[in-house]
Amino acid sequence: MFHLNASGWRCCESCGKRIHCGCIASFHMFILLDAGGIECLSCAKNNILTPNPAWPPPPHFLSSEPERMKDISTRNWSAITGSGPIPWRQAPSLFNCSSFQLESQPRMAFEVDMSDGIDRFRICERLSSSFLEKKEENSFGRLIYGKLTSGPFESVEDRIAGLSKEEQPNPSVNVSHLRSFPKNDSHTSKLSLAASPPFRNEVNDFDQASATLLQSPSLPTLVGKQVCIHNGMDSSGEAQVRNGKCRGDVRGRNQLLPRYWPRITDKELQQISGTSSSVITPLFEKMLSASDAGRIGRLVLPKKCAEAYFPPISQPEGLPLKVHDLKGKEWSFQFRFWPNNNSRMYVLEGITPCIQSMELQAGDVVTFSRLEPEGKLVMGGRKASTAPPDQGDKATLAGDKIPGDDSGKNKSGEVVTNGHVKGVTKKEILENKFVVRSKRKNSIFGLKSKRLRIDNEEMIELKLTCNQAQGIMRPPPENVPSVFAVEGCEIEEFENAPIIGRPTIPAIDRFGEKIQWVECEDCFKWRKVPANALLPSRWTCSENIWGLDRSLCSTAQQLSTQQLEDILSTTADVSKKKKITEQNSDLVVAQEGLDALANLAIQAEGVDLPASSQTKMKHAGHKLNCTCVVCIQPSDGNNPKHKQICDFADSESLKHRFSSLMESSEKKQLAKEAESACQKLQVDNDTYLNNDIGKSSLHQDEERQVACLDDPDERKSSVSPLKGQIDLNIQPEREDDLSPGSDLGAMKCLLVDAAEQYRSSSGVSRDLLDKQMQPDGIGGASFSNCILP
DNA sequence: GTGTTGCATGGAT
DNA sequence: AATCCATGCAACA
Repeated sequence: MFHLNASGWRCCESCGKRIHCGCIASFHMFILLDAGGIECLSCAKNNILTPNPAWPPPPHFLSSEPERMKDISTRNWSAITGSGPIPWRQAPSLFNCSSFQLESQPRMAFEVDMSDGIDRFRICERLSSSFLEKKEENSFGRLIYGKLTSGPFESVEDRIAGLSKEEQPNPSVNVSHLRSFPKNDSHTSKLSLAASPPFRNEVNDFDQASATLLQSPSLPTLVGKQVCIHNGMDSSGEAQVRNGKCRGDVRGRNQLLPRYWPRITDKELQQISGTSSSVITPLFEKMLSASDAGRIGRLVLPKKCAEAYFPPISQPEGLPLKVHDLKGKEWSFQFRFWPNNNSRMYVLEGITPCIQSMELQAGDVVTFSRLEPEGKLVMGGRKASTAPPDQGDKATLAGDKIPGDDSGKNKSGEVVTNGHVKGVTKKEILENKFVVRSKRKNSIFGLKSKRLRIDNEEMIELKLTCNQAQGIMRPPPENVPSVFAVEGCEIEEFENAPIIGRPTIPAIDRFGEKIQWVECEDCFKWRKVPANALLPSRWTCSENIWGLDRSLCSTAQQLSTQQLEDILSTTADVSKKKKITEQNSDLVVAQEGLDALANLAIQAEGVDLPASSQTKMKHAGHKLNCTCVVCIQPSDGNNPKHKQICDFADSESLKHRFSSLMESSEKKQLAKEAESACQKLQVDNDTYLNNDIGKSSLHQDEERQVACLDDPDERKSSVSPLKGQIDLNIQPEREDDLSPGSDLGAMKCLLVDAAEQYRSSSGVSRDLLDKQMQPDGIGGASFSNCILP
């Protein structure tokens, strides 16, 4: 009669007896009913007439009357829930979980109850025989009786919170009390247990010694061993605990990541159970990674899951594991592990056929369950696309306990399952969801894709460059391309170099200004444009913004035929030009095109060629407008780095010009770098530079290099070993070659240095060395076209 | 050249 | 900081 006047008195739902429920002193006198209210211990005993489901009866009792117990259990469940038994409910975990199988293997079982359309899981832990024996004398007196309800979600916390202040258990007492029980029982949403201190102590002992189930970080451990899970709705149940002899880190199982908690739906459960009366024990699930779903056929198992639910293996080879799918087909996998960082990595091998059979792919989920009592492993699958849209947000997540979410249903109204009622908040669930999904994302778009992305950016840049080049390249005249296809893309290959840009004829007008003559694409009239004009490959009078009076094809040509001939005749290839003019061809020779290109490039970077370089021949035998190094040198005579007879073939010049365009954007930077490099080299090579005739090839080459370094534009292409040809393949490498910050460029320079040393010591000719270094002459790493820094 | 296997790596937890 | 695990990858078949 303690607290006679205090609040917290309740009446037994069965006999009406008043029982104080607000203090620990009377805690053992009643049990809380799932549907609400309490029942005195006497009534609880009478109503159930079964052993404490939490503490399965001793083997001798169970074995002697298993069916009776089963019936009782079923009846009780049915009576409680008001729904008929369903196959897997006919053998509630209350008894089946005990299964009278006293294994040393850690187990937990989820029993599903479909009453009221709500999946109900019960986690059953098995008591070890020793533990059962230990508890035998107490088991009958400690019934746990939970009524299934379809009422709103209510957790123990909620229930406690719902009590008036006076009704609430003394926190200090309660905490210590609760802590003395297995933590995994925290999944129980509502339960009660009249427990005597010795019992609690025993449970505490158990807690110290044995496995517990998934541990709730937030929900306090509850009294007793009953574990009911399903979205916080109570069910009666028992926790069949096992002893501490189980293999593996049983406590580790408590730390299973939420992502592995089974989230099996009604449908899946029905599929798994089929028509059998087996109890389903959802074990875990895993979202298939790309690797899992790949063709390798290996499913990486979460370590703790593997150790908790699969047979123990001591050898890496592992064991064959028979697993049934939802259709009942049996598959045989190899369950094994790899040593990994002083740990193990468990895999199931040979899953590809099964995965394919289930039509699963990366992102889908495989579930593992166990059928009791036969212990059959069942593997199920869930398509990611068929998962409830809010899966993870709601109670489809095992262990989801969402404050305020009383429905236990998902959006579609489908009753969702809940494996473990734990103190998992919605935030955690969301985080979990995010983690899972983001992880998956990472697997697809993570580091690897980052690498790809960089590559793609480079590819795009390269593609643009090529496109730009394509846009300004035109077939050389009278040149029939050979067409071939590469990966479905037709490529025209010209024997001669293409024309790039609109060809022009540089000239000096009567006022002494630099100009260009350009031919209209349509009317073939020659128009005067400024020397720095950048002209597209297709240029017409209409684009003559510099001379509006000459912007129509109908207007007369500024040059008379004679004048034009005079201009053209000053070039080395007068006849050719004439021919082109006469034929009104829109194509001009490569030289012209590349000259124009050179102009474009030079003008683009704002480098004005000295007028003299365009108009004067600096040495004998040179053509007008020669763009060789000598001819573009300042006319002050300060740079005597050229032979009297220019041995730069036209093509060399063209190559240089083409190169100029291609790297025009980097030209200034490169010019700076080259200038400094050249200054250094110039000093070192003074001795060579003074030799004009009879130089060794080495000297000539080095002279070329030096000469080219004088003009950054010349630095690379002019020293290409492919005389008379434009080695387009060099271009992509140029930046690498020349960039001091480029690994490739640095490497090449080192290579060249090393090669030079080797050559000097071995006497191998430069040409031979070149061939050895780059047999195909492609790639830009050849000896002679690499610029020594 | 392709598939398999066993381990290593490193980002995520 | 320790551990997990998705994936890369070399060795091998």
